[in-house]
Order: sequence, then C-alpha cells, then structure tokens
Amino acid sequence: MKRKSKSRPAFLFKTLADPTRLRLLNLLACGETCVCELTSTLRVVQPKVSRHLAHLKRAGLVEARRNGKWTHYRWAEQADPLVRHVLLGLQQWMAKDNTMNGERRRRGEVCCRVGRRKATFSK
Amino acid sequence: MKRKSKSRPAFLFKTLADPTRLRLLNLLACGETCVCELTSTLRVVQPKVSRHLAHLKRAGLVEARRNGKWTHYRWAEQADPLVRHVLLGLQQWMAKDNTMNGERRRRGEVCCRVGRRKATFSK
DNA sequence: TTAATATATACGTTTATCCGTATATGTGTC
DNA sequence: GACACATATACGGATAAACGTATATATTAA
Repeated sequence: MKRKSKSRPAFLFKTLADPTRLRLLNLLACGETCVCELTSTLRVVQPKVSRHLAHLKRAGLVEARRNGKWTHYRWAEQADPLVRHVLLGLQQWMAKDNTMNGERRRRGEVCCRVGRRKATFSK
Repeated sequence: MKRKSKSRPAFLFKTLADPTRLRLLNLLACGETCVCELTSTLRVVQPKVSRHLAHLKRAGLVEARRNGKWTHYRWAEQADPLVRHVLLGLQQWMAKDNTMNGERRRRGEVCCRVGRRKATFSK
C-alpha cells in the first residue's frame, strides 16, 4: 500500500529547511560521496551527518549504496515535477553561492574515492 | 543595516514547510484577499490565520494592504532568483493539485470584495 | 463615547526538531 | 573468534514551532 502522506510539498520543504541538510545536498551534488568524507568536510560529528542523511533518504531525496565498510550517498532521480523543479532551483543556487562553493572545494581526500557515479556538477 | 540571515534558503523552506501556509498561498494566488475570507474558506480560527500570514510576511512572501477595517494580503514580487523559482514551481503544483483547486473554488463570498489586484491565477 | 467588527498579539501548553553522547550494528582483517 | 573501523540508531535534554484561548488594537458606525 502506497503512502499518501498529508502534504507532499510541506514535507519536502521541511526536509530542505535545515542548513546541515542543504550542506549535505551541496556536497552530494559533486557526485556520490561516503559518510566519512561528508563528516570530515562539514566538520560536524558523524551521528549528526548520519541522522540528516537518514532524513534526506526518508524524504526520497538521496539514495545510499553500501560498499564494504563504507556507505556512499547520492542524489536520487526524481519523478515528481515539483521535487525536480525545486531541486533544480536549489542546484542553481548552490552553484552560485560562495559558502557552498567553498565547501565543495575544500572537501578532503579522506578514504574511499572509488566508484563515483552521476555527478550533478561537472567538477 | 541589512539583515544577512544565517541561511536564506533554509528560512525560505521553513516558511513553506507548513500546510496552513501553503493553503494560504494557494488562496492568495487568486489575487488579493482579506483575512476574513481566508479564515472562512480555510475553516480555521482567525488567530491561526493571522499568525501564519504574519510569518509569510516576515519571510517576504506576501504583502499586506489595509483597507478600512480589512487587511488584504497578496503575493509579493520577488527579487531573489531562488525564491522566484521555488514559488513558480509551487504555483504550478497548486494549479494541478486537486485539494488546492477545490479550496480555491470553494472560497465564499464573505465581506469585502473590493480593490482586487494582481491575480497570479486568472480565475 | 459606546458598541461592533476585523485583525493582531500575548500567554501558556503541547508537540516536533535538533543536538551530543553513548551504544549498537555491520564489515573487513588478523 | 577478537579487534578495528565505518556507520546507524537510541536516549535524554534543550530549543523552537504550532496551537487554542484570551485579550489588545484599530477602524467604522451609531
């Protein structure tokens, strides 16, 4: 049985209403990334990263792929037009925002740079 | 001195993350509307409507115009590209969503149908 | 001025969200 | 098996959102 959910857009926006989750989406826009890299780049404690990733996943915005000890997250393909539209706008904003740009640039060489797929940004 | 705000998008999305506020934006998409009409159409208590309208106004999404006893609210023009983009997507979603369509249709003839301006939807 | 109406705000309570810390789970290595 | 590492979840506390009710403010009419 398919979940109908009270108000899809309200839930979408709630998911996007947190700075940490936006920072995560920003890093993931460069392509599939493992939790350890996200954690070290954002400089926040790991459970916080995992919790927010879980939230993004529940909302269907990202997908996870286990690879050995590591879990790699990536943007999920979207069917819903509203979600697609909003995420596109967000992407364009992130591409221009100084803070977000800086954060994408300062991602460290952390552990497990393997099997990258589907970069939303080319770099 | 201009407010810089911690994260503009996070605040925007927080504002949109409430079903009542989305319903209000939906009704306002038909054009300037007074609080009493919004209240009776949504069938919620008036302080709730006023509170959410105040929130939308603080976020810069709507503007208010006093006309005698009544206050009319309307969508505000947006300068920020992200805000414009997201609101456009929301508008397109509202135009298609059954619940939202129904709610726009069942707005009652309440009090003060005067001085309407700038309808986002034609009807 | 008094009364009536429209709207906004204040107050106290409930509920949801976010956080840090601790711990559980899952996986590869020895 | 025991251990180390990566990640996820559980738990309790702090903070913020949203609510209903009561009340304040503003405007018009009498």
